[in-house]
Amino acid sequence: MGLTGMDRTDDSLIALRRILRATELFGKELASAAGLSPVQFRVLQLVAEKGLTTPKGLSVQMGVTQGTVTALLDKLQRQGMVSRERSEVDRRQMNIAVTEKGRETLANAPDPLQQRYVRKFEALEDWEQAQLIASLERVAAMLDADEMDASPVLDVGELKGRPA
Amino acid sequence: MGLTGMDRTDDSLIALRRILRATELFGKELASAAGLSPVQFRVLQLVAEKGLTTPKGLSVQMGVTQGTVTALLDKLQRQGMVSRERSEVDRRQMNIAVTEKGRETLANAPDPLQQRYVRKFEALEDWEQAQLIASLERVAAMLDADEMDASPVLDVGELKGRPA
DNA sequence: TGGAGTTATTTTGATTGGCGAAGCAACAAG
DNA sequence: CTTGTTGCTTCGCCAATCAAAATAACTCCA
Repeated sequence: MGLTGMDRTDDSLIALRRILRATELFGKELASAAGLSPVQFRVLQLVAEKGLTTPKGLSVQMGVTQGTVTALLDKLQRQGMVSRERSEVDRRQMNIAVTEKGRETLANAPDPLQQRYVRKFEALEDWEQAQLIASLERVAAMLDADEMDASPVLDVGELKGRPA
Repeated sequence: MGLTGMDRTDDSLIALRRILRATELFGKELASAAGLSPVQFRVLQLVAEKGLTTPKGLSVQMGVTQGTVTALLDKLQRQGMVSRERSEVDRRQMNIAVTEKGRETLANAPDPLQQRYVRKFEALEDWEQAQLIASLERVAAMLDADEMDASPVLDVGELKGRPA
C-alpha cells in the first residue's frame, strides 16, 4: 500500500514533531535572550497576561504543583520581575503582579518564535490565514478536547471562547 | 479593529499553544505509563528509530549536550533498555542500540497522544487529511525552515524527505 | 614516526524544574 | 470553638541540563 492512510498519518505526525521541536528550541533561545529560563519566562508571561494572579492559579494553568510555582516565583521575585503581596480579601492568597522591570523584560525580549511566526502569518492571504487557523484548531481539538478531563488549563483558549 | 489581522494571529497562536500544551501533558502521561521519564522515553524512541546511533548523534538530534545524553543513556542502560558498545570502526564512538526489553517497553507503552491523534486523524475524510498535512507543514516551515540554521535535527523529516 | 589538532565520550560540579509530604495560616460551617 | 478545607511555603529528593575538564582515539602533515 503506497501513499495512503498510514503514510499520511505519518506525514502529519512528522509535521507535528517539527512544530514541537521548533518551539522547544526557540524557547531556549528566548530564555537566554531575556536572561530568564524558559519556564521562568513563561511564568512571567502568564502573570503579565493576567495582570494579577495567585500561585494556585499559576499552578493550575501550568499543570505543576504549587511548590514548584513557589520556587519559580521566588526566583522571579529575587530578580525583581514580580511582586508578591498578601491579598486583602482572602489573606491566605498571594497576589502576584509584574513589576516595571518585569514588564520591560517582556517588552525587550523579542520572542523569536512568535515574531517570526507572526510576521509570516500576517503576510499570508486572508483565506490562508483562515485555513491555517481552522486546521490548527482542529488538530488541537484532536489532541486535547474530549476524552480528556477537558483540562484545568485552557485559559487563553477560554478567553477567546472557541466553538466545539 | 474588530476581527481582522491581529485577532487571527492571536487565534492561531492560541491554537498552537493548545497543541503544545496537550503534547506536553501527554508526554508526562506516557512517561509514567512506561516507567520512564519523558526524556528517557524520547531517547529510547530515537534509538529505536535509528537502529544504531551514537551519543553524539543523539545530542545533535535532541539539541542537548553530550554530557546530558551520557547521563540519560546511563539510566536507560541501567534499566536494561539500551546497550552500549564500542564501535569497531572508530573506537572513540559508542554504538547505542535498543535491547529486547527496550523494544518491549516501547511496544507496550501506548502513546496516548499519538494513539488518540492517529485514530482521529485516520477517521477524517481524505481531503481533510490532505488539508491538515498541508497546514501543519506550512506552520512547521514558518517556524523552522529558513532564517534558522536549517536545523541540525530534522531526522524524521529527512527520512521521509519532504520537498521544499 | 611523531606531534598537533580535532573529535567522541565521559566526568564533574553546578543550577533549574519538578514532585510529594509536611507544616502553617486563614477561611468556612457546624 | 472545633473540625475540615484551602492556599501557600518549606523540605528533602530526583531528573535534566549545562559548561568545563579529562580521556581516548582518530587525522594529517612534515
